[in-house]
Amino acid sequence: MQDAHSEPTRDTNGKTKSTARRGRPVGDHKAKQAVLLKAAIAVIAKEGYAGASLRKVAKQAGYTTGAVTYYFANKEAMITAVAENLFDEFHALLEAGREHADLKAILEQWLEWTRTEDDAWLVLFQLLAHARHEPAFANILQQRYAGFRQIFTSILESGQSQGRIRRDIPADLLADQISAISDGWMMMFPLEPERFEPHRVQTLLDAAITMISPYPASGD
Amino acid sequence: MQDAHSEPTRDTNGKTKSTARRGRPVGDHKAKQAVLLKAAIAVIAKEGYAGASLRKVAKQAGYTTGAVTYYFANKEAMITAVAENLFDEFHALLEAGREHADLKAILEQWLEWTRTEDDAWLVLFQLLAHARHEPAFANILQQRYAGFRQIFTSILESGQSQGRIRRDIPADLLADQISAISDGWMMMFPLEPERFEPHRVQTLLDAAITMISPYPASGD
Amino acid sequence: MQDAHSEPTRDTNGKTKSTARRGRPVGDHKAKQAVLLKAAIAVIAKEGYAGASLRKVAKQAGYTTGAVTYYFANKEAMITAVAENLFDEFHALLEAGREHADLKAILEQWLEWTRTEDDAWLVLFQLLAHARHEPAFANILQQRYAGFRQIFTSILESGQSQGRIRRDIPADLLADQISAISDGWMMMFPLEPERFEPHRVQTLLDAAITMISPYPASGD
Amino acid sequence: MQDAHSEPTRDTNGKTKSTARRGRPVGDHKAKQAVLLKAAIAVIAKEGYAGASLRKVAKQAGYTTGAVTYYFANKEAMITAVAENLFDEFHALLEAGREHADLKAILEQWLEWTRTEDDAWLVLFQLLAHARHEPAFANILQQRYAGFRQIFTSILESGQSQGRIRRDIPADLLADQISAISDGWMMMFPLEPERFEPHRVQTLLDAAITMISPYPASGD
DNA sequence: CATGAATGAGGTTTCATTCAT
DNA sequence: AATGAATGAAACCTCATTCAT
Repeated sequence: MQDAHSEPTRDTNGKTKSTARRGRPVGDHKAKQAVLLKAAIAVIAKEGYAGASLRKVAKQAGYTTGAVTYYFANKEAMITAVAENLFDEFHALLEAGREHADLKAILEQWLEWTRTEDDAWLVLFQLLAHARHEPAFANILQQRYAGFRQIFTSILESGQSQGRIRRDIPADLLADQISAISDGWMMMFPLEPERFEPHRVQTLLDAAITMISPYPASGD
Repeated sequence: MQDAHSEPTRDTNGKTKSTARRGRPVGDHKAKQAVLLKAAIAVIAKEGYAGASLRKVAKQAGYTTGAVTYYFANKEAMITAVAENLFDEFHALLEAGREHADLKAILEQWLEWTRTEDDAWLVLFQLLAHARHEPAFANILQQRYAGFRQIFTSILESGQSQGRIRRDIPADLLADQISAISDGWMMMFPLEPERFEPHRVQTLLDAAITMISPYPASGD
Repeated sequence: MQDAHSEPTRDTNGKTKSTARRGRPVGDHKAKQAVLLKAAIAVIAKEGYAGASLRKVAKQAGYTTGAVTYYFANKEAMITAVAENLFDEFHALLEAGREHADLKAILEQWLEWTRTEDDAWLVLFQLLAHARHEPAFANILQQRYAGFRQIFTSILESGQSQGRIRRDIPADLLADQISAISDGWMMMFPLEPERFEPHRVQTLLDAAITMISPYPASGD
Repeated sequence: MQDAHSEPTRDTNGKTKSTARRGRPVGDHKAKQAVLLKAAIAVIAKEGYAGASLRKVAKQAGYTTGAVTYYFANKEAMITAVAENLFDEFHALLEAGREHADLKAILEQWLEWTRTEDDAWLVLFQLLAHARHEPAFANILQQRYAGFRQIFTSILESGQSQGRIRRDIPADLLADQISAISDGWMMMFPLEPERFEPHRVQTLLDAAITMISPYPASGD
């Protein structure tokens, strides 16, 4: 996966300016943090949020107990970092798709992603379930989701202006519906994997697209 | 919800100062179990699954820790009982709605329910997130969900034959989409309550109905 | 196994005098107690002392929790009753053997007994290990053991006077050694059953007899 | 034995009033583990296996509950460590005695040991009683005991070749008998200490030696 | 007589966190 | 910069015991 720099908002000071390594190793911090992050994702995916302890994360990463609390002030800080990381990935996906303004392509890419990095959605869902009880985290989530829906909306709007998306429902409502459907699938996917084999997923996706498309001339 | 003393039969005299109530009590098993169930729901809603401990449930119900494990063999047994309970309520709702075969009415009733017993959905979502790690529980869930989708499907089928539901998408796929949308809303509701105020919910609902309805003659 | 009346020292009042059953069923008490005793033995044998709970005993007997504490004032009372019961059996064995004054026969019978009712020794050993921490119980044990050693001694004495037992060691010391050997075997038997298959036990027994027998004329 | 403060490195200043000692401490792992081991032995000796809780061990050592489970993964791990420790001591004793090939000396040393470190045998017996229900532990025990018997056998064999041990019974059987007698004494010692005062023990020991010695020329 | 609901202490274990090194 | 020993609270659960029915 992306290395430590997938997370752009951190570390604004100049410590890393000189690429020539002098004195004590620099930059390890971010790298190690990324390793721990990955371990955290793996642990949450396997054990669920409730079963994910800092100890297990440390072990999974091959680090010591102290290291985890050294790199993350808190358990919540770690969880938050995990969430930011995942959202960043998803955001990149969306942005890439926005250029083509093709919703179907985006959803397909998204499905592809969930298949490749299947841990991601598992974890995201776990975190979502606990956001309500970690206010700081809930905040992050709201903002991210708002951003996603906005992108969706803009894509749908351009789709409407091109006649590829039905116009009788406002774009923001459609974005909400699509977003909800995606979430709903994500929610069920880990529970009933057999209901989400590739072929059926394609069918579901087609049906969703049909639901937000204008009716063909013939109508029904 | 009710605070710790929602259970009224306790400690009516002053004797309990040093010797707590012992021996065979009056109430019947089912009733007390229901009290504990309700307490469990309240706790899970407030603290989330990960934060819901038997201790807290006991305290919430005004019982001792031992009492909880007396009525429920396990924590998992308790959780399972909670889930069954909630599913039963939802099932009743669905069955009642099936008679009218009116999807919109059903969804509205459901929204009404989530508003009245707001804990229910909160809890269900929490449980869903943990089902993956409690196989026995996951099983229950699958069966229940399958049942719900089947009812949805039959309602949609009759809607299709009456011309109130679009026919270009098979009923079972529509049922899946509706189910996913509901889940998606349920997922976001606790995180962004302001996005789900009554008026907006009505709008969302209308949009969803529109998406599964046949196009008006005029079309777009 | 013997029914409730294997235990002769209890209930000296006349409640049971009339064999004709009148009014409320009498004698059930003893019978049920015996059932519970048997269950207790089974549980201790299977789970060890530390793992033997009144609950498990109740379940094993098919009784309720309350029944156990109804028939036995205490857990310790139950344990004590179990011990008395086992000692009674062993005492009967010894007494039967005393008549023949044949130590070898006694030991063989004893081995036979341990093989038939293998739970007995397992349990006795478990109880022994805990006697030190239950003074009342330790007391019983001392008295019983003293009795056994006395019988052993008297048998050995008569053996000595008949020239079948060596005379260079006082009978009471020999009794102690034999007693210790038996205990030692009992101690190891559950741990290394393969070391105590019938044939080897016979060999061990013969060796023990040889050790307390006078030397043959030839000597070594 | 030593009371709770046998561990001297603790709390040398008054700071600990409200904030207990935290962070990386000085002592070395092995030493602290040994302290806890000793505490465990003391507790088991006093309270028996069934009554020995990790909490009590922690208190006895002056540590916290968490410390105990930090040094021993499990209760069983702790028990096992205790057993290994005791067996090691006993093994050292035996090995020391093997050089002289003098069984009587060994037994006397052993008796001396049981008198000095009286907890040792008490504990060993407690553990023995529970070995049957902890298979991993039973395994350790079997191997150790087998080793002990082998040493006994070799000593007895050399005794036989020197004419100090009777030859009409194979050495391995004699070893078994001696082993059983030791175990039998160990079993009764905590229950009837008055039967095992030094003088009588000496007498018992002499009798045992006589039983495995060749008959004097005169015979009886 | 006999039950079984309920207690509350105590068991083992896991955990996030701290901090001397 | 990193460690890992140690903490202490809290988790789940089991248990002997009591006593209204």
